[in-house]
Amino acid sequence: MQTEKIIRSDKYNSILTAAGTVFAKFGFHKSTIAQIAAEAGVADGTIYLYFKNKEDILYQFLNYKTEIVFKEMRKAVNSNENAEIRLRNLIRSHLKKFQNDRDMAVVFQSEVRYIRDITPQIKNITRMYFDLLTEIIEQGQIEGTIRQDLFMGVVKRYILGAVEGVINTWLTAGGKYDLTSMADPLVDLYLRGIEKRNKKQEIRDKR
Amino acid sequence: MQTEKIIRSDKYNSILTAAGTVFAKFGFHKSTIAQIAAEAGVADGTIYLYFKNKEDILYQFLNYKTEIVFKEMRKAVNSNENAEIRLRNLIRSHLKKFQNDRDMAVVFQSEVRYIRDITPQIKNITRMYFDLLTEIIEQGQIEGTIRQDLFMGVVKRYILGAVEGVINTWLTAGGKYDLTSMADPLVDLYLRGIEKRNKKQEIRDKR
DNA sequence: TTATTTAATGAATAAATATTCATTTTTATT
DNA sequence: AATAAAAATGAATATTTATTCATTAAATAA
Repeated sequence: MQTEKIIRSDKYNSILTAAGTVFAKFGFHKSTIAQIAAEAGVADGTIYLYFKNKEDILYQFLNYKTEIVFKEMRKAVNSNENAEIRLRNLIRSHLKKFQNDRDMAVVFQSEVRYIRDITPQIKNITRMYFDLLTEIIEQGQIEGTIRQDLFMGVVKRYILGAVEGVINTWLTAGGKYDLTSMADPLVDLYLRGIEKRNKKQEIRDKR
Repeated sequence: MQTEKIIRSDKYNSILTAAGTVFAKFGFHKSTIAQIAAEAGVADGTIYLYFKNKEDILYQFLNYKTEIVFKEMRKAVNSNENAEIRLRNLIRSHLKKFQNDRDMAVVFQSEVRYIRDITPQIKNITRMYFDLLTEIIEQGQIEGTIRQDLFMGVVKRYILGAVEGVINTWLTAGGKYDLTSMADPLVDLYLRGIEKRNKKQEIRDKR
């Protein structure tokens, strides 16, 4: 529609940011173009110079944010560390990114699930995440630190579902506490579960 | 608005059921009163004899289903069994209920997160679930089968988040496989995590 | 400076659909 | 069977808001 140059203009970005704020506050369907325009400090019509329609704004917002988040996660995971450390890095960077961009967090948690005509790009959010997890878990299995008898499909959902759950609670609570600090207790649960282990095992764990 | 008798009439129920089907198919916002009326086999205006407005339909739908699901879950949890068995029963009944009512499952997963003006009743869904979990986990800690060093807030989100994740994947996959069969692998993850344990521990587990 | 192109504006339009209500149909009562 | 009350209908209305586009302003080139 527009050239690269225009797409990256100031106005484009301020509309996207404004949209994030408005969507987070009222939800996509109750947000109006007029609100977004006001928040961005432009006229209603201006929005249509940069976006095809209202849905396109949401779509581009999600795309833009997804890219940023995944670049960060990839970086967190790409290292020569063992599986456990890489998993910790992944979860920590996930929580950190969401903590630092609450509008994004709200929009992700409340709109992504809702989108019906899931565009391939958006659908990939989950797939990319699962790929990272597959990589880490298989590494752990080779290293001998992760169980072999796992239903991979369930495990991946178990991990992502739980992070999302923790983010959700944080949002519901108004983002008052430090979300990042939940990373280690959470990974601890992924690894060890909630079951109490015998003495010998516990001693080994301390090392 | 209406009396007890009318509320439980056939038409009330068929509108609710129809609404569930339509909401599941198109999502709340893209569903129209006309569609719901057609699905229920009544005139548009009739709907307003039973419901205040469109939102009220969704609200009453969720309320009605919540009540059913929780009654079932309570039943599943109320027993003199140990914590592990009660947890298994809870998760199994959760998955079973969602598997047997896909419209409800879709509406829950995609609309509940979305509702902004969360009515107290709806907000209670999570709270009630958390209460069940608290009960079970504390029992396990007393029995000595569940770790003492747990962040209860994180644990509860971890458990609920993961079940929701599993349900989600099942929905996305079109509900093809048996959801209930995921219960035990999932509880197994809650309890033991994904970490490989030493020989002695594994032998003990087999018993 | 003047002319030309590009960007921005915001009032007017168009479309969608939730809701109302005068009328009709059904059910219950005498 | 006649009358009254309750329930249901669906066409008309009212409202909301996304989108358009004729007009104006700003930026760039001649």
